[in-house]
Amino acid sequence: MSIYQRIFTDIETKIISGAWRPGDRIPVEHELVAEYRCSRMTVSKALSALAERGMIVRRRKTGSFVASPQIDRTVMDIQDISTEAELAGHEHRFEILARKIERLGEAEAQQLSEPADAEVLRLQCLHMVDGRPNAIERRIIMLDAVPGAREESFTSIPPGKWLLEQVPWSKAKHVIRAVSADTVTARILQTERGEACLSFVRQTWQNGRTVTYVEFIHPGDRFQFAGTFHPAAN
Amino acid sequence: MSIYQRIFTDIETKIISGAWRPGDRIPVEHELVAEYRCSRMTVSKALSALAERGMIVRRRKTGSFVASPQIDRTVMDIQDISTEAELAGHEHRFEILARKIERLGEAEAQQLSEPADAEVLRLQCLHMVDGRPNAIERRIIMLDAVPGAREESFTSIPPGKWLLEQVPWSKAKHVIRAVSADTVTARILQTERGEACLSFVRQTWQNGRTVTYVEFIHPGDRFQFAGTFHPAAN
DNA sequence: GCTCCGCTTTTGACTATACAAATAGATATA
DNA sequence: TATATCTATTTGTATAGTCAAAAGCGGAGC
Repeated sequence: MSIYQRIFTDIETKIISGAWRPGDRIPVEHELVAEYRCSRMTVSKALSALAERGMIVRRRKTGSFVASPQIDRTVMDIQDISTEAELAGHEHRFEILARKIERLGEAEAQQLSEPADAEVLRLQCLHMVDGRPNAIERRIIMLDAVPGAREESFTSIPPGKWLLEQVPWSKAKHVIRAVSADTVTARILQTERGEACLSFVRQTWQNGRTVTYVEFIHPGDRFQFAGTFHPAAN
Repeated sequence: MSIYQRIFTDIETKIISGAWRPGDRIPVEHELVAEYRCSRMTVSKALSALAERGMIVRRRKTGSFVASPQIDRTVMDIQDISTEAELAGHEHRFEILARKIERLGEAEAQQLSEPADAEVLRLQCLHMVDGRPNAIERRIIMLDAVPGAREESFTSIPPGKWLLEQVPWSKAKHVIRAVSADTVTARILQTERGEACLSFVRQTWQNGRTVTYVEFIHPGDRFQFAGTFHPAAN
């Protein structure tokens, strides 16, 4: 493994593991030069590659800093607002419909590849945009991975945003599909039973452990994803 | 603009414009060194960046080559097969349901930001996976951008694949949403009217001109997108 | 207090060079 | 003929420096 790759993965690991959190300052180049006993070019190459991937931000004179996770953030933005009339001054509210702590069922445990007796926080939220229901959020938070969630009421901050602050730089898998609204979903979203809805599922890991599993169900007539999507292998 | 950026964008432009096509060999480093009157490190940096973005492939001794466009290709793969049981030996067929040459309507011209009198090839295809309908493809091909489409019957090669060979390295915009199947769609997809379907729209440009606009409609019970999605700004 | 100037730190770009690793193609050998 | 070896080419990594640009900071002058 090359020096430059070692520097790259060392820093990447520190960021993904949470040891270095967003906003933290990264050692300046000459410190890394001393630490790895290599030339400045080598350090620079590693840091530039990290910057290009959006994991760090570099500024002259002030140094390099861990960036805010932008993968989930862009997805988050898209979820919070209807992309069609993006940034056009929509107001977003949310309310918690249900909140309980329990253990994973057998079927879910299988689906998440987690032990069946794992303690989880189960949340159900309703997101409103301009006063109309825009999404149901059904979320499972693994309490052993995020113990702080046990005491959080999520009345002032949505669970997604809260998790983003607690668990920076996770890896995620997404699934998008179309589903018909069942009776309960239709009632909550104020739409018809059988209405086409967009289901957006995300499972998030940190250090190989599941952090959260969430499904957003959006009414088809009020939501779409837009942008340049790059489905990746893992 | 730095030398390394100039090299990068020069080559990127040649690839996106189609001047250099997939498989074409890129000048070796020492030729670019001579052309740009710079050091090998600078050339190397530009080529490495292009390689990291997947635009070129580099191999020792043989040189660097224009890569095959993998953005559309991954999306293509996902469209051809149901991702859930990915690579599990599904067979894919398609048939052309309609094919006609006409001029863009006023509404569509508006939507595509193209002149209303532009001549287009309008296609409708049905994609089958394991003998069951998996997608309707409704496509518009701009004939001034791709004149060769006028004589292509698309009986042996799907339009998406054919275009990929004709128009390498385009930029694309995607929209994903959920829709209800109308009567016609439901009949073609052999499903119920009102069934939730996943609509996947892609508009493709090359050199600022629209090349094609396509909508895939997948039955919700037989299709999903999976993977790690990175919605990008442009 | 405020503005401007210069100093210093940090990143950005670049050079010229060196050696290593991969490998296609030519050559020699069994 | 088949196989092993050599060689030349091309990329990959690294060094040790230079000069430049950005920007925070402190001090001089008003």
